[in-house]
Amino acid sequence: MSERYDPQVAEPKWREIWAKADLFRALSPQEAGDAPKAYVLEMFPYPSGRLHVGHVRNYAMGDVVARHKKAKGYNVLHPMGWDAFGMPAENAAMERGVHPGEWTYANIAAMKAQFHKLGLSLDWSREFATCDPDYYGEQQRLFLKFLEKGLVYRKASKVNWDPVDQTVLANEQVIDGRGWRSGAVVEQRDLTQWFFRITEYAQDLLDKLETLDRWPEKVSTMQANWIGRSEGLQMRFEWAGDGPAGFDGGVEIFTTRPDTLHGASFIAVSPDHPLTQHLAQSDPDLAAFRAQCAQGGTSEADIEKAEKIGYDTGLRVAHPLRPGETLPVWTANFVLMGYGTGAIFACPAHDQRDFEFARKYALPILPVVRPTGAAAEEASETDAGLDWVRTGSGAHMSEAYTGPGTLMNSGSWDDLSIDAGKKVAIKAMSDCGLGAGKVNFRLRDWGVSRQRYWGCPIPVIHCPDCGIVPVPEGDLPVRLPDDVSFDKPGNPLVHHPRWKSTTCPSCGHDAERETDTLDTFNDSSWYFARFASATDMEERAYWLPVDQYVGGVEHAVLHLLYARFFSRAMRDVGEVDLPDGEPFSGLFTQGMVTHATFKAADGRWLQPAEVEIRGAAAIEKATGATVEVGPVEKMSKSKKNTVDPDAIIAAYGADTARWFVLSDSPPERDVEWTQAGVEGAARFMQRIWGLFEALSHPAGGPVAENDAGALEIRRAAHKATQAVDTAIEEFRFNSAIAAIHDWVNQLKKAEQLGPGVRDARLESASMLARCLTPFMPHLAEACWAKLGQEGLVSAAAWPEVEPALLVEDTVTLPIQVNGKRRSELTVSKAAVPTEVEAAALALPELKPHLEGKAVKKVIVVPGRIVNIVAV
RNA sequence: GCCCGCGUGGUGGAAUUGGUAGACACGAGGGACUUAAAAUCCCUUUCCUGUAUCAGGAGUGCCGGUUCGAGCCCGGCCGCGGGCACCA
Repeated sequence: MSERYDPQVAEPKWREIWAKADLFRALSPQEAGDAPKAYVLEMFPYPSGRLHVGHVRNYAMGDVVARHKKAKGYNVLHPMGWDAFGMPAENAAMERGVHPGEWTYANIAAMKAQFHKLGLSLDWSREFATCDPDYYGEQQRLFLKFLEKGLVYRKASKVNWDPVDQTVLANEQVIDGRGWRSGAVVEQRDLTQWFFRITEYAQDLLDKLETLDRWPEKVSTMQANWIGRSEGLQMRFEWAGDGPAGFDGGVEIFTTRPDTLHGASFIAVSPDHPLTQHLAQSDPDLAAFRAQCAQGGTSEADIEKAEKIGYDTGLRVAHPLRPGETLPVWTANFVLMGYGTGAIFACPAHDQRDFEFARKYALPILPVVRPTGAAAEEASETDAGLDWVRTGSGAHMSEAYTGPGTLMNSGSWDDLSIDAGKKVAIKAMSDCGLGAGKVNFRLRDWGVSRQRYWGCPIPVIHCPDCGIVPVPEGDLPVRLPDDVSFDKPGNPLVHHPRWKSTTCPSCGHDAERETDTLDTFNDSSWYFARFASATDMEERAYWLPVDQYVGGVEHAVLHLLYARFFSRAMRDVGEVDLPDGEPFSGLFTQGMVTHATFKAADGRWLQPAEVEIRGAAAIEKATGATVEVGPVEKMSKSKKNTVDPDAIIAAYGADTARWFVLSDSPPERDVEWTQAGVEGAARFMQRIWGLFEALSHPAGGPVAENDAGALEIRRAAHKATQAVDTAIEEFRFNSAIAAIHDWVNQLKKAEQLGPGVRDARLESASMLARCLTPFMPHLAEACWAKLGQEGLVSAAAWPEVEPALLVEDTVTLPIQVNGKRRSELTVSKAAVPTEVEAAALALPELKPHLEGKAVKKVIVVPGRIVNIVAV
């Protein structure tokens, strides 16, 4: 009986050997010589304190790529660090009285120990945490360069204000419009804040998406939608009569549907529009309406879901196309100040939101687009849903019509297509001087101010005389004070007795530091450049862009867009040499690891480990109480539905954990974590070990050659190597693992073939060890050593595939009759279609299916299929 | 609400991208070995019908379409998930 493989003994041993050999340190450009570079990066983790299986999956994937690239001869950079600023550290400080920095660095130490156990091929020599003063000092320097370049400015914008706690809340801290701690109804409040001019790059950020051919299509689409380029008309509606003082020009609006101008029913301006603010000063009802609109959170979902309400200002504007007609001016909460001009004209017949609003407030609805295409064809004469087309009256509409069509009720524009109508409308408005065509983006400038302690201080000083003065470069970093208190709500930097007091670098008078810190998305927007090199611009240029970036889909828009902005801004201030501004040439977005959520009766979330499933019921282990099993969701700290990989590593080893998270689901898809299957992975590990054990004890006796058996073994090994190779390159790790399963099963069977195939088995096993390395690196080392091979398999080259062993000279084709498989036929690969057709028609199994029918057509797809069409 | 995905056996999933649906694995059932257990090995395992190592039919969330041929393409629904600018 062969000895079992013990990962608890073997894994630490191999990791120590790797560390001593300094195997995973990236070579300098000079050391690397002719070897091509590969920068493999996974999104660095937030140091929550514990790894969860989502991390294991993410980093195992990156490690497969990094180890594969290394075996293929690349000079690989595969670094790791910590996205260490953020709210959880402050929450811990408030809840447990521990300093955010202390908490964070303790978490980093704990997680790093867990990381080491995974056997990842990481270059730890470049490690940093974003809360290291060294790192954030550099970030402050970048901020000042951006400021100098005009990419940074201040303006008023809205925050979620908790009136009880007197503090700003993050969107996730607003639950159903109320503060998470106080339960008070959250108000929107204006605050002057810092912004990055990301919109400066809007067009380029959009255009370059097309060049990112190794990005998932869906991510590019999401980014394109987020940037939201739209072409439309910006125009002025002039007052009918006198307008309010200071607003002489009328109301400036933006629309993407200028073709529907004849159907304009009313003007709607944002509650935050200067006009609304002005009118509210003398109209208490309007002021009350504005206050009502300011209730609830600032998130887009909150705003969109809020009931649509409006207030008639009593003002009227002239219809630009219909002399004598006037339109009322309303304030409406569905019009956002941040988009376009903060004012629209509403055409209720062809916009659902406008439609609902018009119905609610009994405003006119005039259809101006006659449906064409599918919608019109489907509608019969008796279809009441389209009565409005015949009558031309909006009174008969049950919903807005937004499909294709031609104009109606539009005077001389009648019968124009929508596109032609848009052009004519823009021309008409520019001819009369009321407006012009305009490109508008949905993308807004990036608000980077946070009223929090645990973030990168914004390095400016407010001087009563000089205004805003940058902190001189020599004084960087502006360090966070250590002696802070979280007793009071709000920003501890404001409450600190001394920290903000300073002198103006320009005039020397008393001045105050900026107390806002930077959004933590800043930290993760350039860390990849810091990994490439902290100081050496040439080395940065060598490594960048990242060749393969791996992370969760949840970052598809914000993080990736901000990083793309940063690399452009850094390029434009001379901090990085990236001509096209793109930081990640290859991107893979892995699916999330999900898990059921558990909630106790008192509302506490419970970790899976605290819950025991008994049949259909779930019981809290500690109390025996019934637990509510919630929906399967993304693993998150807040819902506590995370799984600690340490237990699995302790019981089965890191290789088993790595194998398991990669084996079943395709990497891009979500995977629901279940304990089941880990044993299977562990068993498989022993099965592999058994193969190598068996080979290490050569059987005695005479050797009878078994050429046929040996050839089959060799073919399988070379085909499997090829399959694993392409599967890794295409991010189909689960397919690679399936190929390895097949391979191992075949090698296991080959043990029965006797000593005549020993050489073939040895070759196959040596290739297997190398193909296994990216997935189960510790086991692969042990297997490699068992074979008596030189050196470390982690440093070995990928096995060479002999092309001659991959080709088959025959192929088995399915034979269909009328699309149903009735037989199969094995033919030479070189067979010409006419021969194949004749052979197929002669098959006896086909007789019953062809009887009484005439063969109309025979489709022969060489190497694929034969389909006989018979009627 | 808006944007982006996903939906295949008891379970995770495979299917050279329009060409044999269910590879590979988990689980389950049966068997071998064993005093017994563990471990290991072998077999069966989409559903229905029948004359049951065989033959026929159905089948990839639902309804319809294109095609010689659809899990894959198109249209419409249903369900689930992610993102929505202060979670990271």
